Amino acid sequence: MLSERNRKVLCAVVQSYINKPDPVGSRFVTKKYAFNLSPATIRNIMADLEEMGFLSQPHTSAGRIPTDKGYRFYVDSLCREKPTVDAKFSNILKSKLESIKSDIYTLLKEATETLAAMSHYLVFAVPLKTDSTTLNRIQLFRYRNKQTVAVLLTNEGLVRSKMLDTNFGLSQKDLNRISDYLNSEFSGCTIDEIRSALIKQMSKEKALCDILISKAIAICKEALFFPSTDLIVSGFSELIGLPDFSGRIKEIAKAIEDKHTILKLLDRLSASTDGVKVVIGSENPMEELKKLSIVMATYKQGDRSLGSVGVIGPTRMDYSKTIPMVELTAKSISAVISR
Amino acid sequence: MLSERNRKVLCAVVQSYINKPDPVGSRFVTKKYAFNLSPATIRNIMADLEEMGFLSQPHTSAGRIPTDKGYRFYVDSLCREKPTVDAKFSNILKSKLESIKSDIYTLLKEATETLAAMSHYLVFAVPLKTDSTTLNRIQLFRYRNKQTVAVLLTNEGLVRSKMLDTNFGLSQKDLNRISDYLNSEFSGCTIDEIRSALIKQMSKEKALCDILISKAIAICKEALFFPSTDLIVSGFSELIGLPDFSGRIKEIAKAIEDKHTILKLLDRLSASTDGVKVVIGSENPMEELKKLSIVMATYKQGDRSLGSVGVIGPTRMDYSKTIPMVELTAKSISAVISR
DNA sequence: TTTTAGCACTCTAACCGTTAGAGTGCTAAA
DNA sequence: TTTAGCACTCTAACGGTTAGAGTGCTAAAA
Repeated sequence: MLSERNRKVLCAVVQSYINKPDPVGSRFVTKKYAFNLSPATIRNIMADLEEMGFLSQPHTSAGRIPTDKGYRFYVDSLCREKPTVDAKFSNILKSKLESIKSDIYTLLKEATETLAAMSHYLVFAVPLKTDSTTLNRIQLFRYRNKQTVAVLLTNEGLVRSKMLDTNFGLSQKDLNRISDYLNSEFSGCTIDEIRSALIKQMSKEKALCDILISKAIAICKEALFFPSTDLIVSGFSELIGLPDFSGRIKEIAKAIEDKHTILKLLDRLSASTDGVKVVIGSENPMEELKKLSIVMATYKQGDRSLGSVGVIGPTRMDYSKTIPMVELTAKSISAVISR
Repeated sequence: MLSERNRKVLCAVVQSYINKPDPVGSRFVTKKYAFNLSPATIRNIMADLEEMGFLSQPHTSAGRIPTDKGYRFYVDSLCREKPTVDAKFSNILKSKLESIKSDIYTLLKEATETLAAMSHYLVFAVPLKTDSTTLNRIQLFRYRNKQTVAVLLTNEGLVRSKMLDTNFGLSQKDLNRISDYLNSEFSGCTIDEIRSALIKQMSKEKALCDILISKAIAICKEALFFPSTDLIVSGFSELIGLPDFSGRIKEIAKAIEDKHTILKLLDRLSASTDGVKVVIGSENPMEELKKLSIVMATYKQGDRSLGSVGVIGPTRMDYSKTIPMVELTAKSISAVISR
């Protein structure tokens, strides 16, 4: 579809614009990227590329800047090359994650902070999807009069606690029995499985003679309704400092603060195939994020994918550097939680 | 120190500037604030106020803007008046907090979000200071080979969990015994008390015959070292949208992202007297926050102050609206956790 | 047929002088 | 003590000009 020469010119323009957000002129391309062609020829090529929708002109006599389609082409053609990971980043990440032996939350936080500092973009991580989280243990505690604390422990290293309103008085002994029952029944199941199992049990409930079990189910149902996924975010200020958003900062800040939007998007994305995914500008289904690009990857335990890490930056993101970084981060997280 | 008339002029300038960040001229003051004085007289007064350091001029022939000293005077003179709380805010806050029966974290998050949305500034909350948090219960769980999960439950409704590396194998039975021991020993003590008690016990350790207890102490010591206080933050985007920081946004974003700075500051502040505290611009000891003002108040359980809520905004903050809002928020939180 | 040189054209950003308007300080009168 | 009047100053906005960068087109060269 695109001749080799056209491809090279397009990539040159994209790279130059990523490096510095000024429209790229034909003369500049010949000089900086040493084609054996004159500016005039480059102009012809660029005019062709513009016609095909890969480049655009801010105004009649300015250089060209890449369109989202241009970035897309660039990113796709990147995949053919061997990705080179920044050795410094690789080392730092390794040393940071190696020492962590606590829960997955701390692990992800450390990873996102490192990635944010080195990539200079905003970094997010989704801890765990409930549909793949399996219960290790659940324990209930009596807390004051009519409140119960449920502590959930998953096999992936997630600890969740929730305070429940139990308007029927239960002694700690009762709670222990309930906990034991829940553990024997549901240990090893995914949270989603437990939820649906509970709904089934609820209908059978009347047939049950043990009143404790029916109480157990009521409690458990509430306990499992924690906000399914939190979003860990680092490097907000990196994004804000970029010249790309000088005007629109407030909208972007709002979109990111409202983590809901991003979570919904990630949900859609992570459903698709494996490996690193890149969403560029207008490809983004959410209106608020159409000026941003996302690079994300999922991390796994064994071969079950649990959650995702990724980077949000301007469409003018340095994809060639960022993509391998995100990939490495996801792999490193996978390695730690699988050991 | 200041005549009644001068006081009124100063307050008029401050109010006008808070309302709209344009230098305030003498003519404008006479018109808008209906003194029975000519602009010329106001000019004289304003010149006096400038000499005294309450106002300043951006350039020779512009109006005046308040200095930090000017804001300080304004805030101090506000205290004499009856604070009027926005009825709408009062209602919304009440309805939001009333329905919450879960832990203190959720409570504070809801409160900060409401306050951020209504005040249009950034809102923070410090959940609990360890020196005033008392232990309700601690429970240890075996998790995989050599890891233990410690769940801490305080009397204030805080639930904390931490994964510990226990390189000596312990059965769940052992862990239960340890938990029982810790509960019987330390239930009701503040976290700080427990910490110092542990250090004492450590020295006696050799004399102890029960090896489990020494293990318990080792575990407990680690479990209690959670990051002493988290910071809950809402309304980042509100602050970013203000015209006051058009250039310096990145620095401010960084200062706030690095929650450590703010926590340190709040620690200093909350040590001082009761009631609402206001720190204006350059009064701020931290370099990064010298362009910002802080309004904060502590919330209490009974008469023990537990943590704080507050607002961070530009020095040009609407103090007369914000101060009573913060006060009400703190009081509402106190009411909920004390019931 | 493809590439290149040359030229006319266009658009922007920067510069400059001018001006209108807002605001001040000072002085003399009320 | 207050006010009116006046001269002065500073800024922001406007408009015209210019330099420079970059394009598109055409005709010649490869």
